[in-house]
Amino acid sequence: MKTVRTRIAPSPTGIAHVGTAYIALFNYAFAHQHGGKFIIRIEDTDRARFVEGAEQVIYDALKWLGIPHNEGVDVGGPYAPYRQSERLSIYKKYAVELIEKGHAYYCFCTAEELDVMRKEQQKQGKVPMYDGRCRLLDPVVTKKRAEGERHVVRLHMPNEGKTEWEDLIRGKIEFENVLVDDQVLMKSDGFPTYHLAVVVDDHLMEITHVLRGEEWISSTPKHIVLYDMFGWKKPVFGHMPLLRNADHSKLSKRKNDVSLVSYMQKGYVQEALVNFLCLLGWSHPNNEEVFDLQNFLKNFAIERMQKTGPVFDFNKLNWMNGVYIREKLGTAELRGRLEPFFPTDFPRDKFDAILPLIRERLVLLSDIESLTDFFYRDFQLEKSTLQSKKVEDGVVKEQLEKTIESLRNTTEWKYDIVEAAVRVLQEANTWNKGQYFMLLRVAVTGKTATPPLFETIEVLGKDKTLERLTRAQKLFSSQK
RNA sequence: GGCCCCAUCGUCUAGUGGCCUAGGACGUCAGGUUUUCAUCCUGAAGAUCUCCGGUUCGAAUCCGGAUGGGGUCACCA
Repeated sequence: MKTVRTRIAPSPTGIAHVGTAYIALFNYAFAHQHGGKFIIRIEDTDRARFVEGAEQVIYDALKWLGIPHNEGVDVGGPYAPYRQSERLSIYKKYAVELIEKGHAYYCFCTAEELDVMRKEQQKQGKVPMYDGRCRLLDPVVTKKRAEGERHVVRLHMPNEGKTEWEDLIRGKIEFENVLVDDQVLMKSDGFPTYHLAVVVDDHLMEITHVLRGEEWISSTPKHIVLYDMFGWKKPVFGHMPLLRNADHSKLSKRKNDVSLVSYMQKGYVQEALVNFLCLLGWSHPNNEEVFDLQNFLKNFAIERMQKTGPVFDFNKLNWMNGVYIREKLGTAELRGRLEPFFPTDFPRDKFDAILPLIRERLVLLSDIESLTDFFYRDFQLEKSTLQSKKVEDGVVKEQLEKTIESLRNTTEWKYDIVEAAVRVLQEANTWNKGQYFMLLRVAVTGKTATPPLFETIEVLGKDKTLERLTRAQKLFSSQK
């Protein structure tokens, strides 16, 4: 039995896409489950879309997510190089082999010619497809021409018969060969297209299972035909469902945030994101919703893979993130995750006191600032935000004055002592509890939604609390 | 449009012929706890299992068709 080897083949054309992480996760799980290897191969054959640095971002993102690979440009491996731009001579050799066997041919059509051809086909209501005009050229002549003339190499697709395969996820899929285009295999710049490179590399790197997105189904016949032309053993193909936007179209950056870096920057916990991804198209056999990567690895079975493309639901992701923040991460770990999100003026020495007050309120790690800023930052206070429809300004003024006086006399600054003092006042004066407490809350924090009032006051400290209450009180002392 | 894939609550899904008058989770709504928000607890609404035929004693589950959605039709991956 051959060692199972899976791979992802991202192209460094910009951002590290959440879809890449999704496919990587399942490739990793599949390999892991079979005691195999998971490889990352960089498909950088498109010079026009190449983005400097994009490759590193992909490694960093997968590392952040905790999805490790056994072989790749960064970690090396026995099948190097793992970057297609460094394998050009290999593709060229195989392209020549194909031409010599009559399975591929030189094509000298220009972009303009092809454009005219396609427009004509469309006008006639036909499917745009290469008409094979260069296929008719004399091979001896074309070989000569190819030495000096700009050209591509095209696959000579059989024009009869069917190509079929047993898809690991979808079962039998078949295509009529006549409907499959004579795909360009080598571009005029000497780089291979994906279709040639993927087949050559998957074979050379002994990939046994190709788990990729559903978008590749229609080009799979080309790949299979190539394997047969080379006389190579085919890997097992499995086409994963495609992640979708809310409108069910393929997940795109136009309609959604798809950048892993941006998830990191927004304050998503990597374990939560991975957990959420696991649940798209796959379900835990024990009906578990919240589980870690190890649990997933142990319970993963491709048979439980669903065929329908799942909508990427941010509501559920956010919920999941909250679960990890409040229940799954240890305190020390959480602090580490929060660290990058601390504003520069955040009082680190007060962290242990503040965290319990806001932990269950954090949805994103980045919420830390808006949830805690009043502890260490002063704010504008308007008189109107302290007023109440139910209570006269004079009463509000009295409430603040008496509270200040009472709290000034406290000997120990503990939340329960502050609370006792405030409650005594409230009861003695029969003030409306909701109004009175809200008044203090806003005066002290500037917000109507905050952690529990007295704990907040304790952490804030006596001086700061009295200062803010006094400031509020002054708003009611002046005439206007 | 051709070809291909798919089809259970708004969303993620359980379900592989009878245990389904379809279960769970997110979201939503209501109530409880409570000084606010959040957490937590309880409950509710929400799917004629896309539709129509067929097979069967019996179908969400099997078959066929229709419809709908998606993908793909580049010298991009």
